[in-house]
Amino acid sequence: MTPSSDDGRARTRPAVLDDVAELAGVSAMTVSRALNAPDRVRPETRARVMAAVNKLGYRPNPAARQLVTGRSGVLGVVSFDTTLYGPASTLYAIEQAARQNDYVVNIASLGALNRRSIGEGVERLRAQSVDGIVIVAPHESAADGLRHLSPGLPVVAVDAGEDIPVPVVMVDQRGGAVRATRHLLSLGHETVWHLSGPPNWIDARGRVEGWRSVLEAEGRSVPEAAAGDWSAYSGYRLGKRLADDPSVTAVFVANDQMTLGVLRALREAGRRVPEDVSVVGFDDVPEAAYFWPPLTTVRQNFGEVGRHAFRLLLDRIQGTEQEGPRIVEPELVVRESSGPAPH
Amino acid sequence: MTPSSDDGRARTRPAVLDDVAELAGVSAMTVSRALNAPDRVRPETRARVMAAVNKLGYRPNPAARQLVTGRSGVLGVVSFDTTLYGPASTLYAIEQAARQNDYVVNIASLGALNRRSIGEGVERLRAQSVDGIVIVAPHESAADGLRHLSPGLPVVAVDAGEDIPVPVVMVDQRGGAVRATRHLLSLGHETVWHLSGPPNWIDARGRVEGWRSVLEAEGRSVPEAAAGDWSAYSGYRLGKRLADDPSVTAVFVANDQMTLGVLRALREAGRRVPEDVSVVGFDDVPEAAYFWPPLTTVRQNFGEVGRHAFRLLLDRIQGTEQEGPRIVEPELVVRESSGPAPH
DNA sequence: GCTCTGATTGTTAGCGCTACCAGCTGGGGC
DNA sequence: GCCCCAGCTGGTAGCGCTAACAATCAGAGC
Repeated sequence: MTPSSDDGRARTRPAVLDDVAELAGVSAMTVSRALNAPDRVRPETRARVMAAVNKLGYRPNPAARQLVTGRSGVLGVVSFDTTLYGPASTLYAIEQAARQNDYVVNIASLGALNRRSIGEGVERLRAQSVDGIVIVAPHESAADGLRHLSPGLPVVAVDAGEDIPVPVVMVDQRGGAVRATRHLLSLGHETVWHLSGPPNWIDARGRVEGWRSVLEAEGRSVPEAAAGDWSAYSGYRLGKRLADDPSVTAVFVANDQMTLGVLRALREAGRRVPEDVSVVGFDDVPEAAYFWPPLTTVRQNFGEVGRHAFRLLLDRIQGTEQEGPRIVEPELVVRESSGPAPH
Repeated sequence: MTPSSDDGRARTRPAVLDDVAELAGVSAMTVSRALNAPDRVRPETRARVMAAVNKLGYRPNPAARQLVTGRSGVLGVVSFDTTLYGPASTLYAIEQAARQNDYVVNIASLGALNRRSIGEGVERLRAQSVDGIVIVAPHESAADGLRHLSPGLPVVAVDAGEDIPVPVVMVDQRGGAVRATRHLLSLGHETVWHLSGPPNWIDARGRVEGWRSVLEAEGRSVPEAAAGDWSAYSGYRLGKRLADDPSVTAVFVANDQMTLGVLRALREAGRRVPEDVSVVGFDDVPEAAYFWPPLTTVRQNFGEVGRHAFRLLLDRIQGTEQEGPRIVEPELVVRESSGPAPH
């Protein structure tokens, strides 16, 4: 090792362990220990090492460390469209939790959602040798994709349904939909229409099921549910159809964006909310309280989902056992878009 | 690591280069070349190597590669609150561009925004030896933070103002604000009120400047601009004050979320949009077209910003020269929330 | 005084890969 | 026929770090 003429302004190569060892007058191994297992080094020695570390601006080389330990300290998140509020919030929470546990997060967002793309996302992260992966893709293709995972890599999934070979964190979509639907029935509506998300999305399905189950249990007629694509545009398009049907007095919509479109369609048709039609959304995006009227909706706690997912993954990585899926309960937030049935 | 006898019975350690070399009957070096510089290996040899690679399911170990090449193939993105539409979209675009160039993206989202947090974000990524960093934090603290960057690591910034020691991609906030303000004046409004973003945000400042410059150039009175925090709630709160002032006929709001709050405040005060008051937002979030009324706003092309940022960073990493800041022009999207001045 | 123990530090040997240089082959030019 | 050159392949030497064991030393116990 040529000694680096370090702190002077001659900008040489970054310091390595041996440089620190030399400056501190100890062996490289002692430096390594001082950094990774401080209590196995005499305090004075440690102090000398630390001084040298600071003086040289030494940073451990993660590649070298990983090469020998086999761990990278990196988690991967495979997610569909992190532009959407839900995935973005989940990702954010995962990242925060990861940081607090000295992990960093590598992200693979998916343009399309199908078995291939999920596999590719996983492979891409795996090729970077992440220590584990969270899959945020509540889509039926995820189930397929997950079945073909190469083994040996800890993986957990968010909202991926139940017949999945990996641990999952789930929002109780069904329960949320049940609450929304019951709320509307309790206001005196004969029945509740539903605009769903894309049918191959797991969470969209759960909401349909919850909605339907309540209507059936109460012996109400079950209108046909039309499917949108989560966008405000699709809500607007489908909402126009509902607006033309005077028998519609209560609508449960699969997410808040679509609901925004529905509200506009109803307004354009001259139907007042909530006087003529009650509307309930899903998600509780931050803007929902400022819709017109302020939106009654079902709040998903994405932060909790993300934290659970991280914890579950950490358990898997560390071999700690975990017990079944973790369920996060959504919560009905009543605002002004729902009201008593007309007449 | 001892080979893990985990699940299946023949579960051995993952294949390494030597395994492939042995199976293909060549040296490790040739395998490495077949993978990294295919045209320096005879086609038949390459085919044999590839067959062995597939048979063994070999994946290069990135840590080992990085250790010797010094490159990691990982980019870092430091961003404030990736839950917001702008940062999320920018991040998404960066990630897409990175993927197409065989980079993966490591993310450090910031809870708070100050010099310390930005420095920490950068350090965290640097500790993972990313090859370069994009900073998405259009906040004055970023400027401070960037001045204290340890040198030697390629960094580019998004919307970070101009007195910054790193290359930047900027949206022409000023230009966007100018267009919005001119649009309102051209509809016959006497002057234009403004609700700004937080004053220590670079982009909020640019919008204020653009707005003010037009009013001054046209000799109009310049009302005081009140500052919000980007949230719909702050827009609502500030909007209530404006709604009480009958002389207000045109408002330019710093982003679409705040605008949503403003629209609600105006409606609650009985002021019609656009008949009594014209409103223009900023960003063009996907929902803006479904606000009530559909929002006239200034579209920022976040995708382009992200792609530019990636390209700029790649240039820096590869030592290619780059020429000054890259400017992305926002575009006025006229919908129905703006109209002729009353009377 | 001498052995034994535990605390502390050092030595050795790689982790899996690629840069660098050397060696080998066969065909063209003399 | 011999040399040279290009095209391909192989050997060697680390990159920076830590696991595993070895060595050292002071003090406790006899």
